[in-house]
Amino acid sequence: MSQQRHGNTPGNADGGRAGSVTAFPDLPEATIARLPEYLRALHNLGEAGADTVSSEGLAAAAGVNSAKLRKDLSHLGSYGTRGVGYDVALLIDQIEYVLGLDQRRAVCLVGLGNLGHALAGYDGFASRGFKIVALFDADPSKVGEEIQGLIVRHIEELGRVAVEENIAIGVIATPAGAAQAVADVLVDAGVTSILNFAPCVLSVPSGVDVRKVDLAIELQILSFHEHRKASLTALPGGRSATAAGNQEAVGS
Amino acid sequence: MSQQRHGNTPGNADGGRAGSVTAFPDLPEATIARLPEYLRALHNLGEAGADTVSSEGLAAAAGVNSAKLRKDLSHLGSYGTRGVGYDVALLIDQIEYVLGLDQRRAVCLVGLGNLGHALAGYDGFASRGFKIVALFDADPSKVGEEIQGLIVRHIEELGRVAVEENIAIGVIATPAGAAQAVADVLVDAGVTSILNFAPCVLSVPSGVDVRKVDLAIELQILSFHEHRKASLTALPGGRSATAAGNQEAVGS
DNA sequence: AGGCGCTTGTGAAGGCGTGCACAAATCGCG
DNA sequence: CGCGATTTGTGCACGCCTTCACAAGCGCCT
Ligand SMILES: NC(=O)c1ccc[n+]([C@@H]2O[C@H](COP(=O)([O-])OP(=O)(O)OC[C@H]3O[C@@H](n4cnc5c(N)ncnc54)[C@H](O)[C@@H]3O)[C@@H](O)[C@H]2O)c1
Ligand SMILES: NC(=O)c1ccc[n+]([C@@H]2O[C@H](COP(=O)([O-])OP(=O)(O)OC[C@H]3O[C@@H](n4cnc5c(N)ncnc54)[C@H](O)[C@@H]3O)[C@@H](O)[C@H]2O)c1
Repeated sequence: MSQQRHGNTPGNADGGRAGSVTAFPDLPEATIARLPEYLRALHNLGEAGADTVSSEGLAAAAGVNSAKLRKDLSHLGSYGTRGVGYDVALLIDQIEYVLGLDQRRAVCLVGLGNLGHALAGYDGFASRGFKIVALFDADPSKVGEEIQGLIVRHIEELGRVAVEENIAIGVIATPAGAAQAVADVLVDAGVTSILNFAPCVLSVPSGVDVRKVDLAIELQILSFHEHRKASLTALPGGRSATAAGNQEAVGS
Repeated sequence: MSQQRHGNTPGNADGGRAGSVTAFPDLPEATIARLPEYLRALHNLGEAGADTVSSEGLAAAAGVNSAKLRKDLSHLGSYGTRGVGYDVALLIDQIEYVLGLDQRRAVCLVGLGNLGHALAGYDGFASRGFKIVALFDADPSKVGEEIQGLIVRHIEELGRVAVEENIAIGVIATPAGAAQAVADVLVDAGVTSILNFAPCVLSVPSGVDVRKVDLAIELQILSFHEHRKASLTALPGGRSATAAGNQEAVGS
């Protein structure tokens, strides 16, 4: 059983960083993960009427350290003006280009149960560069149902439709037991990026990227911190003055 | 990562005791994030009838490197037997204890729209140590609705109910514009852990942990890799080999 | 009892990411 | 036209995390 993890740094001794031949300077993975956050903050600022923004201001809006933000952006090139800041519109274009959002990507969703319905009805995709073009399920009673203007198709059609619609990203919202099988179907159909909501590890060939979202893991991490905090507050002193309310305000 | 860092240990040099009186050795953040994955894998193995498991086997099931797994577990203490492996049941108990899952934690959910309904109906919470004890919304037309045996209450009741039910974790599934206000209400009610699904940065006092789940960010990260992969296959040769060809930056 | 194979636990090395601190660059104004 | 205020871009040091490699420990078989 070789479960391949996405991304590079698989083993190590192998061919090494395959990503170095791209048209981009290799961006650190940590930077890539923050770019979408900067982009969202920039859109907010733009809608608020800002033409330019300083690294300090943008960092605050994105919830990061300003030095980190500057270093992240410097990896994309020099799009700031010293003494002034960054041009909001220009930076938006640049980040969208790097993230490949200038071309609206086609997404398919597999598994239209509880979660799948919510995702299908989510308007946050379209506004962020994605378009759900197909829905699939294995349950005959679900096939044919219309959701948000799309008809649920049987998963057997996935191979054909994926090619027709040029689907690059697949979202899995099936039970864990079916997730690997669905992933295999997606990979066979040529899908090279998968977002997995099922709580399980997927095994995919190298070259296919998998990202996982697991609610229970998030809650358990919070639980750990609760546990730790509880063991701390066992000390005297009790709660400090928190009844007053929030003190922090989002700057600018 | 989220904007809020919990890490204290301002100085460093914890030559042993340090000021923290907690019952735990300080676990690295990265380790904590992986423990839930190990736990899930262990439950699967246990249900499959395994009594013990080697680091190699568990690592494969959890999708990580075996050395990393051993180091992670070594932080909890020595619960393995050399030449044999780890006792599945014992390790489950141990991890659950560390994560604070032995006490079922009360969770409340705010915002019962599209996503909130799916979350409320999700049975993966109960099976992983959590119990949704209350639902809140601000929309009068939603208040009173029964979902999975719970009645949706008005958010103004949150303060009272949170204390009554001893709620430690709040989940925000409202639009981004309302998220900060909801977070403030949760904090005032004594909730010290928040899971935020709204695409925005939350500002909370120190001592409160926030974790964020943002679908669009996940998709955008995948999009970047798609973009990168596409620019690779655009090159002549096509093969994955990193033949000749040096990197070249996009002209600016 | 002793040897042998297997697995854990860990020391050490290297890579990655973060944040400080500051020089370089640009604008606005007198 | 030059000067000061401001902000970017980055060299550098430090700490965290990952990974390798191996000695120590354990059980089983002869
Ligand atoms: N509901 C939530 O809030 C939530 C939250 C976090 C994670 N999840 C995870 O998301 C997944 C889906 O959750 P859910 O609550 O929507 O479950 P669900 O049972 O309501 O829906 C699952 C859907 O997948 C379909 N399906 C099953 N096998 C399939 C296959 N082989 N091919 C195609 N479709 C198939 C089913 O017909 C059903 O429509 C689960 O893995 C769950 O653990 C759900
Ligand atoms: N639907 C999805 O699949 C999805 C996916 C990812 C992220 N999100 C995010 O999750 C959030 C909710 O998404 P949704 O699709 O469920 O939206 P929605 O509009 O369907 O539901 C929002 C709910 O929050 C309630 N609400 C609004 N203001 C409130 C307040 N101040 N206090 C309490 N309740 C309040 C509304 O009455 C409504 O019921 C959004 O921020 C969205 O961006 C949704």
